[in-house]
Amino acid sequence: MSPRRSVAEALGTRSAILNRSVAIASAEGLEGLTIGRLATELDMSKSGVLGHFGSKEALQLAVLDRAGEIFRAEVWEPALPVKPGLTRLRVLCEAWISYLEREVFPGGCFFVAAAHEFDGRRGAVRDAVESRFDAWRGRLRKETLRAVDAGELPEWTDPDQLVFELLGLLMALNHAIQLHHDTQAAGRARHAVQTRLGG
Amino acid sequence: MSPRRSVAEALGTRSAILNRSVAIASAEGLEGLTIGRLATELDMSKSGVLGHFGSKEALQLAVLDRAGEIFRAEVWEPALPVKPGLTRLRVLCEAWISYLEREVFPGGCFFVAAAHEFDGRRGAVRDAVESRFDAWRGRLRKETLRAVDAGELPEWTDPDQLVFELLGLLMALNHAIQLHHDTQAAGRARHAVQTRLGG
DNA sequence: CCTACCGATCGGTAGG
DNA sequence: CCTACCGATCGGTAGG
Repeated sequence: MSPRRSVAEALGTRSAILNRSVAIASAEGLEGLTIGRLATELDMSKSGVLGHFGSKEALQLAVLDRAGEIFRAEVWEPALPVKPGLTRLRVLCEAWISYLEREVFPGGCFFVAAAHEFDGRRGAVRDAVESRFDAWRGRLRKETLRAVDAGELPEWTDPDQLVFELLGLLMALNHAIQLHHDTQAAGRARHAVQTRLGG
Repeated sequence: MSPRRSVAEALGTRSAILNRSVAIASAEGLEGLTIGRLATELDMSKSGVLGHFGSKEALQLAVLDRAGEIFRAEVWEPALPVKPGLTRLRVLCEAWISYLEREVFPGGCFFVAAAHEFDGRRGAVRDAVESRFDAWRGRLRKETLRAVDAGELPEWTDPDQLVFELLGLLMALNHAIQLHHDTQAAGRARHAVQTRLGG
């Protein structure tokens, strides 16, 4: 009868809001995600939604966190049990290709989309997006260095150059799938990764 | 005294609206481009702005056309006097790198941004963006085929594969400049293009 | 977690 | 090209 919910219920509600938010923001962007639409789809009032976060910006940051958890589980964690260096680098690339191919987020890579939406702005959301890319780039770079140290890649390999090119392939794949619905692009991305990393 | 303008004046006004629109949409996106903001910045009424186009969608399509003219002048036309085949392909890539480096559009490549903004939607704007990418890809592909026919690239070259990889490099560069303000990325893009196309 | 509200802004129209 | 307006929606707040 009471509108007040227990802590557990409140956490469940918050989680439900974030799940729905990720789905909406993936398709419409983090700005197209509106409190009113969330409230309607969740059969809540706007203030009920907003109460869990305080502001739209705080909601957007929480959505980025949730999307990050999904990305981590889909792309990063499968590579953790794998031997560091070239093997792990290959698994990371394949996991990202698969993640794009399966459209884990219906709008394509959540962070590539967020980067394009916020790169021309300032604020906490933009900073959060940038730091996530820095972290991801750093991980690819670290595995590249390990691979060079282990003699799995030529010693003249420039890690930043290689990572730049790998990121380009992943962005081209994301673009080909989302804009052109190109089903051959994943094969091209795999082929290009193989040219650079062998396998 | 009259609010009615001559045909020449009306065309000038329309052109002024489009110039301002390109600047706004490059930074804020084609959806963030609003009639009200345009009217304020141009010291016009909203209906005065809208009268030139009829609807926001028609305005967005006209803005894409104007942006296309700029892209054409910056990237395509410099390559026209150049010998077809590998040489022209190199000039096209260099022109695009330079266009991104000089930030001809302050928000990065206008069409990459539009693709990300509209790839999850339907309608005339999305279709216009996709067909522009098809045209651009077709041009790169044609020059690649010419280069292969002329023996300037190995006969086993897969044109679609090469174009996919070149587009990836350009997207990685766009991303590095816009999100990370990375001043070394243009050099990496040039190096990667050179690895593929020689020079 | 709700209702009820705020000022601002959206795309667009009527009528001139 | 204008003024004056329309209904819808935005993020957010007061008060409970």
